[in-house]
Amino acid sequence: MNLSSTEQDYLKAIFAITTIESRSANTNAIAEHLKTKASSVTDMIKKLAVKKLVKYEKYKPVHLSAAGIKTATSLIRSHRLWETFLVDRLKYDWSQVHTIAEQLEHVKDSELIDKLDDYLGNPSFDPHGDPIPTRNGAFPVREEITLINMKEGQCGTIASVLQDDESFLEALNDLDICIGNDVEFLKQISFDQSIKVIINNETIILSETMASNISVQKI
Amino acid sequence: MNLSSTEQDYLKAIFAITTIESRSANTNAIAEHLKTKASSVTDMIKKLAVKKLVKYEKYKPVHLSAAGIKTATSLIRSHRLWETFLVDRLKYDWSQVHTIAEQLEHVKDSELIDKLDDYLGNPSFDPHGDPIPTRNGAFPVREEITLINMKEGQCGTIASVLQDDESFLEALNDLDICIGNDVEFLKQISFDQSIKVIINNETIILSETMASNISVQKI
DNA sequence: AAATATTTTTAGACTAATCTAAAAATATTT
DNA sequence: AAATATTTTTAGATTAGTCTAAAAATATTT
Repeated sequence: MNLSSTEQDYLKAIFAITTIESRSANTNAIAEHLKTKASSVTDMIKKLAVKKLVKYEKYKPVHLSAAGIKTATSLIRSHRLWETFLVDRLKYDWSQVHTIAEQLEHVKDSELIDKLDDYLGNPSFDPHGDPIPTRNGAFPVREEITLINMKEGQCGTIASVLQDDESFLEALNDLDICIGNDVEFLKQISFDQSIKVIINNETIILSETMASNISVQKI
Repeated sequence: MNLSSTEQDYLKAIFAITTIESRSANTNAIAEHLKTKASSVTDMIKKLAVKKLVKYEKYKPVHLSAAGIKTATSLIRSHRLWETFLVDRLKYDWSQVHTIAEQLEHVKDSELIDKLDDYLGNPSFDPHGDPIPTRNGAFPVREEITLINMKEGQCGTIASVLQDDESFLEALNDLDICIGNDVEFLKQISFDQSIKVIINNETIILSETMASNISVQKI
């Protein structure tokens, strides 16, 4: 099916909200995710429903159809492979690559993404630590926990981030926090829910928001 | 300046017609080049004139301004670097890469193309043999002659093609003609203007159209 | 130089995606 | 369950790019 970049963006947004964030894909949630307005979302949802990419009943949250899930997954695959290329090969900083990959992921060619995958050595995780779907649409898994949910004394390594906002990624850079770093959870400070952790042998305090957006692979 | 992909395509078309093909950029010539209609061209030319990218007087052919030339050149640079990436790194056949590069060239990021250039080792010519403008906008040169214009007994190597049409590139593939092959011009057959040449130690006949679209580097 | 042909421009309409503002439906509070 | 608040949808407008058909300008032929 030939979809516009915009249609593809909507499918990705619905996938992110439902499958990744486990929320229901209301009109407003989608609008917020795509920084557009609710009325625009309603229009587009109708279009996608005609194309059988979403299941839609008026005033109800939307769901992706099997075809919709397939398309969204292959977009995520494309996005994450391009991010891997930009960081590993072109030496971009991982905080810069999201907006570029947003554009690259929409390039249409039947062979491109599989060739890129092979060229990069079929990586399982991207520079943000997120799983790259295989060409069959399967997401590689690993045992992860959100930093804020760790127990006192628990150890692990930074595995991925739950937000792609450039300011968030820069904050991590400023704190010298990278994918792969060792973490030990010390304790949560009840006053403001901030947490005390050891990362790279340095004891630091992270805000609740910060710690809610960092995913740790259990050891 | 923030230009849409469409605006960029018009600038490239005007550059190709004026500078590469040495013709004047009439409304119809541009329309034909972009497979659109004359009325659409007029509308767009007016837009580009307001943005000072072209010099335009009603009913006259358009010319690119200095800014227009700069933009067109950097698009050609982007296009040819992506083609090089697709062929050299992703192992595409050179006949397949044009339409993919058409999409990739529009990806917007201030550092991307220079990083790609460095990654590829700052190549001077793309897989079609065409010069890749440097980051300063200079076109690398070499001594070339169109195959049809060679003199009897003259020798050279296939340097580039003057058409990107997929069917043309496939025809070259079928004849086992590649960039870098040695050529010796034998004679032109006056009956139909076809030519007799030795390519890779094989004597073959090429149609006039064919030979008009192959560029040979003189030895 | 008048008649004809070609090219270019204008006028008005269409599509995809968006928006604002109002209306309708659903959800929450009292 | 009535009143209020929130969410969603509709209606109508806007913008970028395109198109067809007609009008205007330029070019060519006789």
